Amino acid sequence: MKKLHSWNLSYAQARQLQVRLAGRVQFTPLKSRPTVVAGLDCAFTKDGRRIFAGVVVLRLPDFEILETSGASRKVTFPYIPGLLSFREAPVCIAAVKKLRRWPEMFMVDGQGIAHPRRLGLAAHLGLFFAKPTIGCAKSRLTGAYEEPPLEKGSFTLLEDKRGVESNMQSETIGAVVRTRTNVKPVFVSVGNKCTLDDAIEITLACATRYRLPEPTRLAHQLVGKLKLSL
DNA sequence: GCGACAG
DNA sequence: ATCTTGTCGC
Repeated sequence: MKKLHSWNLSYAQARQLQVRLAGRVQFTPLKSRPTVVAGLDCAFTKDGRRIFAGVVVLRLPDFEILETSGASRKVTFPYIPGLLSFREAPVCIAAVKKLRRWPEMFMVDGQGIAHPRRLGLAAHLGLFFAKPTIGCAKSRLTGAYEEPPLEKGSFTLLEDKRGVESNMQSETIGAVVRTRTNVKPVFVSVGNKCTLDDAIEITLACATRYRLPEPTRLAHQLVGKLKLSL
């Protein structure tokens, strides 16, 4: 686990930091299909004053749960589109630090580089973890896309349009993946140390009968319970 | 100025 | 994110 910077920043400083850190995200292909994958998600108390993070470590391809951990804190940063990591990353890091076994890969509920400044929650965490990380969000933050076919396994690319009129170009920042037939797709993007193809492949390898892939689905389930027990 | 906007 | 159970449909 790396300690890259302080979390006590102004909104302007946070945005500047994102641009700087985005340049450190690596798109190196996975050497082999990971066997130990961790899912990460957060939840809040109804009054919105406390945040919880839950981590579930799974073994692929059977999805056996190897370990789980959680952490909680007082909320110190508001929800601002584009600055989500400054609200959720600290607790996520605390929860991951409690793991006895270090996962080969992380799947986070949020965007990877499919972000205005290319540093969504999953990419930010991926730099702290210094491990392959993928962002698997339930909705779009930025980027344009065509609706993917309705069959499970199909996907389209998420692109960021840039330029003016005649000089239109687009940059691929993620993929819109159908993890279940006839169900709303998920938004997949690189978090760190993997390619978009790797991210899509792992997401589909973790897709069962639900919309959310197992790591993220189980983490969401876990953090929901943690919230009630405290 | 207006609309969009992860969790 | 959160307030919330059963129910209709593929």
